Amino acid sequence: MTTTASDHDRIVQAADRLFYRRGIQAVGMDAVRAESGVPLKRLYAQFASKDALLIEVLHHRGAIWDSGIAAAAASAEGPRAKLLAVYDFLDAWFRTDDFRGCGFINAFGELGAVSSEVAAAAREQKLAFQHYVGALVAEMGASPVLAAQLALLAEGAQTTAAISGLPDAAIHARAAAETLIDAALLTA
Amino acid sequence: MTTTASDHDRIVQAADRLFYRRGIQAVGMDAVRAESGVPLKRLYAQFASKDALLIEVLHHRGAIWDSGIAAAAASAEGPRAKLLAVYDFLDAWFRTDDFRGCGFINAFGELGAVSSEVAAAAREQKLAFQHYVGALVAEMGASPVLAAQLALLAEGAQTTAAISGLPDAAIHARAAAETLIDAALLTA
DNA sequence: TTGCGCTGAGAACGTTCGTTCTCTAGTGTA
DNA sequence: TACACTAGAGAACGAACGTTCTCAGCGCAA
Repeated sequence: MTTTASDHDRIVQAADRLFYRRGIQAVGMDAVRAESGVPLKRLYAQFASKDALLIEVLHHRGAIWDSGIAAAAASAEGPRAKLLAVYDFLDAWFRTDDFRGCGFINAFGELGAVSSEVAAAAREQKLAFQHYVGALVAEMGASPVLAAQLALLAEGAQTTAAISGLPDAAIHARAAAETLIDAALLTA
Repeated sequence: MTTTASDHDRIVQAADRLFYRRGIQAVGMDAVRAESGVPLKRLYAQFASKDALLIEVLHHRGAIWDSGIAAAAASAEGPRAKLLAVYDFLDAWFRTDDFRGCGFINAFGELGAVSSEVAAAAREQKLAFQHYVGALVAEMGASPVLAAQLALLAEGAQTTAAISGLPDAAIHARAAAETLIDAALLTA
């Protein structure tokens, strides 16, 4: 049985695709209407403004990211493997055709200075990721400093893959992560 | 024609300040006029368009970055110390009041999808940095993979310091860099 | 002084875009 | 058939902005 997607969901998904592909300010509400197939009147019945839609899109994108990370971790045994699975997840993502960097980093660069809500959404997403890494590092009995370092590698890989066009960034990040983990466990 | 050269510089510097602080599309040409003190007519005599000004601004910003890195390296002895000086440079930068992340990452996030020139300027800057790190790593006799890893740490520190608001990212990156360098030199 | 060219301040123009409004075609009902 | 109602397509509106144009004022040569 096929449940037709709600206006709300179709709008969010269409806006997410467009914002990610072209940037936020480059996408007009009319393009969102065309991509979602939802007329402007119903669109504005769901979202008070483009800004409100954007915040919802960012939360949606955060949920997608979280579930992707969780799925990657599910096929790994133990905290060390789950940590390394993050970089495998990044590697697969970087090699997708429409990869254009981290949507939160991009949104922050575009609107972080002008919209405190956008800045907050990006910050929350990044802090949640750092917390996730921190929990696995703690489970390994290593220092929280290692967690910060592993998160740096993941963030750096995302910008490098996007801007420099080097998808191998994930592989390099993974190798560096292994080195750092091993070093941290030795001194623990 | 010293007056026109002065116009040129004042415009670029004013635009750089504004673009970095508020984002590019959030800054109108009238704001550039007000900040630079150069009337619109002379402004458009120097730059054919806002896009042309932006590209010049990005090159200017790249030169500033390069000279900052060079100055940090100048007070260090040997490739290892010069590499670590990068993170000290980042640390000082992150703690400045008006720090808002890497201008190239921000510009790429805002306009990279829509302007191939912006994307190219950001890519060139990032590749130049990777080349700089690669030269020092080669001087140490270590693998190019280490260079990629050290660059990832620097990129990750910039986004983390900006978005998460954690200036300690530079310190963590530096410590991770030391670990990675030592490990690479051991196996070399 | 008078006329001429240049300059700057800002008005004007054309476009884009977020948001709202209008009008028409269609539906269901008695 | 007549009527009320709804919803969608797109026009309309107002604001912002990149870019160009106007015009008053000034310096200056003769």
